[in-house]
Amino acid sequence: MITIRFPDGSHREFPKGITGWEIAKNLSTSLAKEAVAVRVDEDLWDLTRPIEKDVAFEVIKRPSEHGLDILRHDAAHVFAEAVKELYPETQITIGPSIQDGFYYDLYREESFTPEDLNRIEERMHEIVNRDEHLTREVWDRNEAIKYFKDLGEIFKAEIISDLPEDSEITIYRQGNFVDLCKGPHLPSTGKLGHAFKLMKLAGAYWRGDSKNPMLQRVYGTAWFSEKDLQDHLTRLEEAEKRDHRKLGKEMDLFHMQEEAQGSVFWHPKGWTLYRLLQNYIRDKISAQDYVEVNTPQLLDSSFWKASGHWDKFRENMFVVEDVDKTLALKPMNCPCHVQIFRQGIKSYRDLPLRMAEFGSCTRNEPSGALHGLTRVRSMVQDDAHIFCREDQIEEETRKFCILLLNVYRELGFEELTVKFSDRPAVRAGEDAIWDKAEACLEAGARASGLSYTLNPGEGAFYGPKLEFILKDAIGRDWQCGTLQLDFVLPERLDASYIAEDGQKHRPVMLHRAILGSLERFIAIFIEHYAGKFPLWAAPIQAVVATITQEADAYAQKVCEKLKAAGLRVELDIRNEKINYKVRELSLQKVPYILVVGKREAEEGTVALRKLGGEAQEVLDLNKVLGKLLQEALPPHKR
RNA sequence: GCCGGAUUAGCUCAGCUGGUAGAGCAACUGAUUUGUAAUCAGUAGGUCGUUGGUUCGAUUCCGACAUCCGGCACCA
Repeated sequence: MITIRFPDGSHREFPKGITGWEIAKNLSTSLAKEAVAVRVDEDLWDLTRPIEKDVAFEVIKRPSEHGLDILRHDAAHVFAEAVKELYPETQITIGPSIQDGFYYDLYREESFTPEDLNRIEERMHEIVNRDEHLTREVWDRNEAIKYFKDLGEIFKAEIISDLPEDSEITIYRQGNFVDLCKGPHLPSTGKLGHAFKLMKLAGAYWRGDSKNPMLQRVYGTAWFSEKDLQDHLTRLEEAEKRDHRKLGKEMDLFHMQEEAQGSVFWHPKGWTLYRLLQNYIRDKISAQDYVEVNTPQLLDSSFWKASGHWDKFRENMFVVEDVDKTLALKPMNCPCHVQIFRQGIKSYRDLPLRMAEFGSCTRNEPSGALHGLTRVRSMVQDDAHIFCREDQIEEETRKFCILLLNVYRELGFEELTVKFSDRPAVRAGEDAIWDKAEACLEAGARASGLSYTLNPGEGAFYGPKLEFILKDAIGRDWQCGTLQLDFVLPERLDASYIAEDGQKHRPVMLHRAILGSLERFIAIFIEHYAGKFPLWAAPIQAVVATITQEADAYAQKVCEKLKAAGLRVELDIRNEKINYKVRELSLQKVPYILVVGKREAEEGTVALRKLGGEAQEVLDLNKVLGKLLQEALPPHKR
C-alpha cells in the first residue's frame, strides 16, 4: 500500500501501482470525468501512469489553466500526426501550447498552403474519431536519437541530443505516430474533442534564431467546448473591429502611403486627437515642474560617435550624406538633452532638472516590424530626462510612478502591471553602482505603492529599468511607460554639476516616458475605446443636424454658440433625412448629435442624442451648452 | 531582414480554366423638405501596384521589384 496526500491535507491508502484516474474515480465519478491529468508531487502526470510510492496528489481538472495546456498540447500532437500522414516528407520540430492554442513548427521543402491546412484539419478530426490511445514510454537516449534519425527527423534528433545528459527521454505513442514529449497527455485522442481550428500559417526560425533555417509554423486554437471556441473566435472578430488601422481610415484620422513607409499622414481629426493628448501631457508634466525643450533632428555623425549611438544603434539610424560631412537623424532625444544641460555651469541647487521634449525621432526599423501606428519609423515620444543626484533617484522614481499611474487612470486605463528589470550580463558600470541603482529604483517604486514583478537580467546595459504595462478594454497588454536609470551617458557626454563640496560631480539621468510614442499610444487609445472617445478627446464633439431647411438658420446659431464656448462642433444642413444623418454621424462615432427641426427652432431647444443611446432628450440650448462644457473638461481639470 | 499571403473605381469587394472589367456605398446632377442608424432617379469614375517575359492576345500564366497583411527575428 502507498499513502496519497491530498491538497486539503487529508490522506488515504491505495494499492501500489494505482493510476491517477483510478484514484479520481474512487473520490467521485464527477471528478474523474473532469480529470485531464494529475499532479504527483511537483510533476504533472498522465491519468494512466501507475503511482508506485507515497506522494502528494492533486487532480488537474478541465477548466484549469493546466487543463487547457494539456488539451492544447494534445491538439499539437494530433496535428503532427495528421501532417505526417498526409505529408510524410515533413519533418516535425516542436509544438507547444500557447495562449489560446498551440503551434507546431515544421520543415518541408514545399510551402504549405491554406488548402493544405483545411486537409490537415479534416484529418485531425478523423484522428480524434479514431480515439487512439496515448501511451507514455521511456526510451534510451541513443536509441531515441537513432530512431528519429532513421525516420529522417533531423530536428527531433537534435533536440534529444541537446537535452541534459541526466534527463529522462519520454516518448508518446498514438496509433502509428511517435513523438518526443515530456507530457502529460489525455488518455486518448478522442478526449481532445472537436473544438479546435487551424488559424494561420507563418514562418519561424529554428530555435528562434535568424541565422537558422526558416521553418513553417502553423497556429491553431483549441478549447474544451464548442462554445469556448466560438467565444474565442468572436473575441478575435471584436479585436478586428476596433483595429486602429481600420478605424483610422473609417473615422478619417490618418493615413499612410508607400512613399512614406512607416510614417503617418495625420488628417485634421487625427491631428486634433494627437494635439489633445500632447497638451494633456504638457499640462500634467508642467504641474510637476518639468521644463519643455526642443532639439535638432539632424546632427553630425561625430555627435553620435560621442554618444555611443554610432556603435550601438547605427543599424537603426538614417544616415544623411552631405558634401563634406555625414549626418544622421536623431533616433533619441537623450544626447541632445545632455547638450542643453551642459550649457553653462549647473549647481546642485538646479537638480533635479526635469527636461521634457516632444521630439520627433526617426529610426530605421526593419521593414517587417512596421505595423500601423504601433511601430513606425518616425515618431514622437512624451520623453523627458531627469538629471539628478544619486540621493534623489528614489524620490524622483516615486514621483514619476505616481504621475504615471494618475495619467493612465485619467485616460481610462485602470489595470497596470510593472516589471523591474535588473542588471544584464553585459553591462557598463561597476557592481557597486548597480547595487545602489537597483536599490533606489526599487525603493522608489515601492514608495509609490506599486507592486511589480522581477524581470531578471533584462535591464539596459546602462542601468536598471521599470516597465509599465497597461491592459486595454479587451484584455491585451501594452508596454507604454518606462523609467530607466542611466550612469553611462552623463559620463560619455561629460555632464556635470558643482556640488556643495565645490567639486564637479556626475548627475544621474533618468530616461522616462509615460505614453511611450504618441503614435503608438494613439493606436492603443483608439482600440481601447473602439473609436468612441471620451468627450474631451473626441476630434468632433458634436454635430448640429437639421431635419428641414426651415431650421438651418437656427442650427447655424446653435453651432456658432457652442463653438464660441470652445467646443468642437460641426454643422450638418445637408438635404438628407434625419435617419441618414444619424446613421452616418453615429458610424463616424460623433459623441453627440444635436438634432434641430422646426419645433426646436421655435422653442430655442435642441434634441440631444448621445452616441449609442436609443432615446434623445429635448433640452434648452443653454442647458445643453452647460452639460457639454462640463463633460468636455479634460480629466485633470474636473 | 526572413517565410507565407495579398494588391481591381475614393471605400468595401466580385471577376471560373487567358479574349483589355463589374456591384454596393461614396462623389456629382436632379427630384424630394424629411422627427432619430441608409428617400428615389440619373451621370461620371479604372494603363487591374510597378516592371520584364510567355502568347496572335495578359487583370488572369511566369519572373523581378514595391507596399500592405499574418508570423518570425528585431524593439538600443
